[in-house]
Amino acid sequence: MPQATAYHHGDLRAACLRAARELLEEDGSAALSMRAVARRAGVSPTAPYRHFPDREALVSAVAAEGYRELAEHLVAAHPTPVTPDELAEVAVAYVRFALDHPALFRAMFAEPCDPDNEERVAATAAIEDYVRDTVRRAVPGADPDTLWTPVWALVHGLAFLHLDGKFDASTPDAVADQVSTAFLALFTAAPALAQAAAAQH
Amino acid sequence: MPQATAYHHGDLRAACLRAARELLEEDGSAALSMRAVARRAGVSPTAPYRHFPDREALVSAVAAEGYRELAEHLVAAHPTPVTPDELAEVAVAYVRFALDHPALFRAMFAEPCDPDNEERVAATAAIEDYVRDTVRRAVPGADPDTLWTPVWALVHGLAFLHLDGKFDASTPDAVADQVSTAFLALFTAAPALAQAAAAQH
DNA sequence: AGAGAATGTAAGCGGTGCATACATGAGAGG
DNA sequence: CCTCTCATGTATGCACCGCTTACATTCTCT
Repeated sequence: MPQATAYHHGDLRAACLRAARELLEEDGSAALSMRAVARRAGVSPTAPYRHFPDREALVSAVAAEGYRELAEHLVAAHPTPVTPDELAEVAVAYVRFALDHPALFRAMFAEPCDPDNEERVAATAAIEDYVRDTVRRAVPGADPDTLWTPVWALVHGLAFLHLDGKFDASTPDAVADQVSTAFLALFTAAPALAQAAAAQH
Repeated sequence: MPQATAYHHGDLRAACLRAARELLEEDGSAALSMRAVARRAGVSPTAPYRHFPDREALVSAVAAEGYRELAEHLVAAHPTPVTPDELAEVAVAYVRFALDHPALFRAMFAEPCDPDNEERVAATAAIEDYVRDTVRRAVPGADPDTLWTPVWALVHGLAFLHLDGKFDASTPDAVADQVSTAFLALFTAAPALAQAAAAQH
């Protein structure tokens, strides 16, 4: 671990990540810029390139942090959701996270990025496991290996459609109601869906 | 309608939209730039600003076109889907559209944009109606006014997760299988979902 | 025909990502 | 303790970007 001097920063990598997070939180609509990060870290415009080969690498690193925080946020909403209502709480937490950290969420998902980035792959795999386990616990009669994808996609889609203003996201309550209703509608409509499936044959 | 001369283009607005579409199709990862659009249209760098107050306006106009094309694409996949398999075909078409026109799809959804833009609101309202009608037709026992949201969100989420490399999108067949399986899993799991809902009380 | 509005251009500001060349100083080997 | 090396910082410069302001051209309308 190098020491901090007037010339050498000490831990510029961490400082860049912190600066990037701050900038994303402060302006949820502006794109993250290397130069702004450097300014915020009190360092020359090109210094961050010593730690991140390009802008994409920095964004990926920030995104990886975001995945971990999202996972924690979901667990905090409910450690072991089982009933539809508890599942809906977690779904609301997911969308809430997207709306509370729009720029971070977009960096995590909406930015064209290198899908081979190891940090990102590992972090999303963790979310995948979480969703699968939750499905296994909450819907014992179903196959978690096929059901986890539509469940994640549903919640993820709700998040994006709110983020993009397709649904009313004016107040937290409106969002919670919307997400909860939409999520629970699947359970409510389950008998009708089963019937529709049966009618095909 | 103004005439085309050496100085005056004639219909620069349409030319800009066409150029923008071409650029988005050619490079699915690069951001759309006003100057590139101007170059492609064979016009000075600032000329497009006569027709679009800022970049956001141009992107919104292109996005609105995209919504219409997406709607046509879905209808082309199946005019009146009823059975789960037919619904799955439409879902696959939705994701296919996203993957075939990644930059356009991102412009439509992943770009922070003015939600008050009239063209966008009208275009998305059309999709909303389409999904609602489809749900009404295909799942007669359910309430279309509450079920259309999770359905759209599910398919939309699948599109984004594929677009972002969270699911395997290496071949068209892999995508079709994935989407189809995920979508049909809802019907397959419907009895288990109904049972989970019933167990809550 | 002349006036005014519409639509084009030119020039310039401050911002961006990034490559290249140079400066500094921390830590290792003698 | 002294020097050498190299990781880590800086300076400079290029090409691009969105957008503003001022100016040129031409369409349209009376």
